[in-house]
Amino acid sequence: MARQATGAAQRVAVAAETLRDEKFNARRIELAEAALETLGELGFARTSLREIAQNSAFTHGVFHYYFSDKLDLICCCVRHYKAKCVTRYDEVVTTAQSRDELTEGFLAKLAATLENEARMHRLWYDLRSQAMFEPAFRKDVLEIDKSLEAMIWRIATRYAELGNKRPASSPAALYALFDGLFQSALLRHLADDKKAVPDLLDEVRRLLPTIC
Amino acid sequence: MARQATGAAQRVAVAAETLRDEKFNARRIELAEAALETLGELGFARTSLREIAQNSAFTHGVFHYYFSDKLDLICCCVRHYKAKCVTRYDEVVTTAQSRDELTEGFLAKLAATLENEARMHRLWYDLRSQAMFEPAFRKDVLEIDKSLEAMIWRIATRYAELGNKRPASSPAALYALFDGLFQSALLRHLADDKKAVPDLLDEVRRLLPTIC
DNA sequence: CAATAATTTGGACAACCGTCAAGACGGCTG
DNA sequence: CAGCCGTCTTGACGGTTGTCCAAATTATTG
Repeated sequence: MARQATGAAQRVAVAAETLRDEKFNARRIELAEAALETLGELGFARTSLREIAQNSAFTHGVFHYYFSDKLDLICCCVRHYKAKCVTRYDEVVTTAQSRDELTEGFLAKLAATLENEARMHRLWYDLRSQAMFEPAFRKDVLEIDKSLEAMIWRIATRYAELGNKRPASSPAALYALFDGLFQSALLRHLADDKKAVPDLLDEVRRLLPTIC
Repeated sequence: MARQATGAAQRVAVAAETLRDEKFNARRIELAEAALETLGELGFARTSLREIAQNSAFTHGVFHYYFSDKLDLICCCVRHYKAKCVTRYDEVVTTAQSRDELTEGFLAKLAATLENEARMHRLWYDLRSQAMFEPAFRKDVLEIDKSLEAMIWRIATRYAELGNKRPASSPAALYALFDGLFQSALLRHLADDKKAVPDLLDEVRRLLPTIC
């Protein structure tokens, strides 16, 4: 059959297939987004496919139609989540015209993230820990970590540039520092520590001039 | 009965009770230690009480006799785990007589920890993430975090002292930095990245002189 | 030694899990 | 319109989970 198809027919068939694939993939992302809702609420350990389905407009069967596996679903969630995060500070970086402007823009976004997207970020830390046990997560997690490191590095180099300097430490160390601070602040924030956010901001404000 | 007890009899009763309590508590720790074995292997999400029992010399019923709950068991594990960690570098700190000696001693312990106790440490990161979802964990986790911060601070102040200086950053920032670096190195190490350990050592070796 | 309490065992229980498959639905094509 | 195909629903399955409990065993006391 396929062998007898003319060039034109073949092109039509290929187009139809890619269309179908795109639709399929769009649906996967819809489902992943719904799953992220419950995952952010309960964490990886306590989240079941049925729970995800119940907290969404979908039935639990659909998830098995679009994902081969529970791990497949979670991996898709992680990958999709990545895209949202990595560009968070880019606007601030490109528009800021002075060190102060960059500092204040960065701090404002940092505080807003901690306050409004705590659930998504605790899920990220959860999944990164899971990657230490589950090899299937490692590739995606390491990749996301790399791009977060690059994100921090963009901020640091721009900050240095605005002061005609160069960052004093490596990308890895800088990311480790900010990631560690954010992680600690997030835990304190979730534990209803009112000082978590201001303490983080103070710390970062003090740190920025010393690293460049 | 108890009301009629003489002072001496009462003292005996109290002594007997505390003895029983100590025995009870010693058993709890035995069980917690056995549980840590499996928890380190599988992580929090995949570890069941039956699995814990099967990988140990105990039956699953015992765990319910000594712990009211699964969370109760895990909390006890975390608390017990704490004691092991916090003193890891203390010997190096007290015996080192020069900056170089302290640096090399610290780096050696760091490398050994990463290589030999990866399982226990990934469990720690797992549980710290769980604390973001499960309030019952938070108190213990925050407490451990504080004492780990103090541990790092002891190293830093000693390092500064040996150079007649003072640490340039806060305890929180310093702990965030080292914790972030270690966490990242651990994940890479578990993902069979041969450069994980040497990269960490290089980074720390470069960093130490800059923070004091 | 008897009897009372503490400890341990191992099975029963309901609830839940991930997975699967048979069938229903609806749109598209021939 | 009939038939097909992709999509989705629903219920069932074997297995695992945390919890509980009655009975067995061991230690402690009088």
